[in-house]
Amino acid sequence: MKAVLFLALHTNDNQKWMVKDIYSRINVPQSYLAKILQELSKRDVISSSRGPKGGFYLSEANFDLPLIKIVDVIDGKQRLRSCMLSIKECDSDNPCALHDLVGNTNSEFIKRLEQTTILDLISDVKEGKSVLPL
Amino acid sequence: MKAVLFLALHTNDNQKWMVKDIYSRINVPQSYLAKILQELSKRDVISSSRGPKGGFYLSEANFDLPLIKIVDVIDGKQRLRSCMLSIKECDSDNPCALHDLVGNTNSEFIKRLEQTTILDLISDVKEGKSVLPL
DNA sequence: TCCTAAATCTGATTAATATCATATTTTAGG
DNA sequence: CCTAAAATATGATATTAATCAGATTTAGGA
Ligand code: FES
Ligand code: FES
Repeated sequence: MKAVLFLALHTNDNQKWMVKDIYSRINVPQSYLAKILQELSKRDVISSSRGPKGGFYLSEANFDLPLIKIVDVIDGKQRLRSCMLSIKECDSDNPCALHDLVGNTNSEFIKRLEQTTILDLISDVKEGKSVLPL
Repeated sequence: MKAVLFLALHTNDNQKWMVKDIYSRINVPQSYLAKILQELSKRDVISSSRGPKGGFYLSEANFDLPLIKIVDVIDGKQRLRSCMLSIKECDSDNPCALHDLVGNTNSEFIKRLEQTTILDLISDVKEGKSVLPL
């Protein structure tokens, strides 16, 4: 998340970002960040180009991706969608004891991740509605 | 959570529960469950007595504990309360880019964990509002 | 064309968490 | 007071996730 938001905040037409120039600014170990960015790139969440002048960046299309995409790629679809008590699939028609407390909040949360794009978050930052000291 | 809810559902005045009679019913490895129940007991979330006829159970007081107590004991207070971007402490006056999306949902969630007791959940189950096939 | 700078790929290492094993303490009941 | 049944304590192992290291591929520029 931090890495993607960093790219979103600092990508522009003539600048791409190398792992070694990002990692310390977002406080994530270099090798770990590399592996994560490569995965995000392979799964088309972010963009990259190799060779000199290369690096990671966000394309127009990337900006419009919903945040849920990042979560799904990194943590897998199960992570947010399974029953909190792991006694079954999360099912609001047949809610477990924690569902109304957690599951509903969770579904609401997922919905928001689906509706909010990277661009939305960055807009908020640029309008001063939120901060992102990266 | 499952273990505590199991105890809540099945504790009565003349019955305590041993690890070996619980673990398979909630699908948690025996030794792992033992360590967790011991920790919960030491931290006064659940009750126990040793020796023959002993086992784990919930006291009246235990029933009235808010769910947040379980989370705090098992996962630590930080787990739910730190900024999602881990760039600072979570602070709604100076929200990070994800705070409104996640942090607010999260605070709401914490509040509910603080307000809901084990007894509340069990009441729901007994009234048929939710299920708990344990 | 060749050199170099970048991501990519692959596997190894380390750290954290979950799980196991066993010895110790406590307590009910004979 | 003995014995057996239970939790408790402690340390070891196994599994998973995070981090590291190095060889390989790609692309820009001289
Ligand atoms: S049914 Fe358990 S969280 Fe939804
Ligand atoms: S400030 Fe980041 S989640 Fe609240």
